[in-house]
Amino acid sequence: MSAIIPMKDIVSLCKRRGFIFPASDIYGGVNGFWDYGPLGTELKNNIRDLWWKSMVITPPLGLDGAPLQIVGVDTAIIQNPTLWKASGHVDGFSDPMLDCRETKLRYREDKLIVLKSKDGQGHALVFHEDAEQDTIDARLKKLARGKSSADFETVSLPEIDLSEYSNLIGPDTKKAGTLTEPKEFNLMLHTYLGAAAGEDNKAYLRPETCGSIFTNFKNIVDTSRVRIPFGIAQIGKSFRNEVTPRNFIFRSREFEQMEMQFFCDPKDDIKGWFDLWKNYRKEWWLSIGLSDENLNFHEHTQDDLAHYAKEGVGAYDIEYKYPFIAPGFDELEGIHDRSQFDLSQHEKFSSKKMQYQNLQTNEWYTPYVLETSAGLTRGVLAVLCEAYTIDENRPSGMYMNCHPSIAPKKAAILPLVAKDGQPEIAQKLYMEMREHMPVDLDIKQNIGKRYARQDEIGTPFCITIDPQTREDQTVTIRERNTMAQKRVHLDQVLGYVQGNLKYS
RNA sequence: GCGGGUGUAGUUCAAUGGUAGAACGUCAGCCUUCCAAGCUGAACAUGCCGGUUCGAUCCCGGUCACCCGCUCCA
Repeated sequence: MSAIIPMKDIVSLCKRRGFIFPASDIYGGVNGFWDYGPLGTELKNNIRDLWWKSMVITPPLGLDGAPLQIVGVDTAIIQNPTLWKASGHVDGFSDPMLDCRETKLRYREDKLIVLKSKDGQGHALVFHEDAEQDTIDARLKKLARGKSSADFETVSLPEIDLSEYSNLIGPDTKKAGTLTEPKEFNLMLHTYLGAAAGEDNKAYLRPETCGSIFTNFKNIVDTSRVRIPFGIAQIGKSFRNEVTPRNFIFRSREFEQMEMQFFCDPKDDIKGWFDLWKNYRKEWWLSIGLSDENLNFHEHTQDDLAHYAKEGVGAYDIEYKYPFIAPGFDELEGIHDRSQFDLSQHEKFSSKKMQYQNLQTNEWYTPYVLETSAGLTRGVLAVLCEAYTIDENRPSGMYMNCHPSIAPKKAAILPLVAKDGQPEIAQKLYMEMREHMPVDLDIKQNIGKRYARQDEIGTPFCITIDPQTREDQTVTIRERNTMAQKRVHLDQVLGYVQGNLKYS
């Protein structure tokens, strides 16, 4: 059981060693955006590449034991805005919202009704549109100064002029004038295409990478010789207007996803496929070094299922025990049943046939979709949290215990002293090794300092050239977690390190 | 979006209405030693804008960012 590391320690290590910086740091940053520094970029790329390998290059065997086909795409962040109308993102999540300053409650403007007195005197009362008559009567009795419901007319809130807001009593308060003016809540970030800004050329930055996977379904079936069941994978940036960016890179407005949409026959064993992906994806997180005790499956209840997943085999999140929520868990990846929702929607909105033909039966059908949607940037955070290890017995006081397969630097080459021909041997080894993996060559300062520096950035192996090297061509290899050393011949160093990089 | 807190060097922290310090890190030189990251030296900071004041890093206002609690998170 490892200790919970405060987020601020992780954030400051990231800054100090060049993993992650606030975006536009010199201007004071910008809420919800982060820049990846030299080591953070290596780390993120490593996680990204391993995902691609496990999903696209070497996907698992299917239910029948045959290798699955997963193909990749890399689509534009900006797509035709109709795509987001079809997906439900434009209309579903851009309703004007207003707040009550008194109760701190938030309402959708179109869900509220107003009881306005017919003589224009006194306060107007605001209710939820589905408020019970009993509730309305009770509040009128209390707040309407002798008037009865017959003295009021009902109007919807959007019809109320802003100048009248000071006269409104909110649904959950007794005071007038506590409601803020409605503001549009935009889930999606938008921009305008072309020089002139206007509603005609409004476009959206994608809120998820899967939208354009679905719109490419037909192109891929027509050109890529894939046959159902198969998957389409994509890694890329997405954007979302989070109300409150929070918890370092966990909830940010620009983030990166690793998604795969799996298309199968609706008559196929959906539950079987779903379980296959669910387990395969968890195994993958374990394979890059997250520990089982920090991972959790969370099954969505009917109430919190997304609009596309109300039916079907459900939705599971793979969750991680991030320090800011521990001992609880928060989302890392979603394994969701998207049913035939997306392809049906796109067929409706585009008037293009988004179906697939079973060549045995000549039957056309809309494929059934299962989604694995992992957060790459959330993965980086989970890996950083998992790796941060306190160790008071070493100079750095801590080390980053990240799996060698994702470590930003695989090895550091350190001549014990900067003389006696040691730097020359070190540089020769460095030139050889850097052809195969990211390695550091560090000659300055004493050896303890250099080990400490490598511990802080999670380098799994430190290779030290010492006086004995010139005698018998051996070096020491120091293992990061144990600090134990063994002597290895120079010719075998590369092989030794390579042999220890993979998941085992 | 609301409420509360915080903002001093790359990091972690001091101090002050009148010349802003330390540790670690970084860089240079020295040393040559397998990890209490040695020795000497150097560079680097009061988030931003405005107000009060002879003078503001300190007091006040605004703003931005971060943290906590709500809200939000298809």
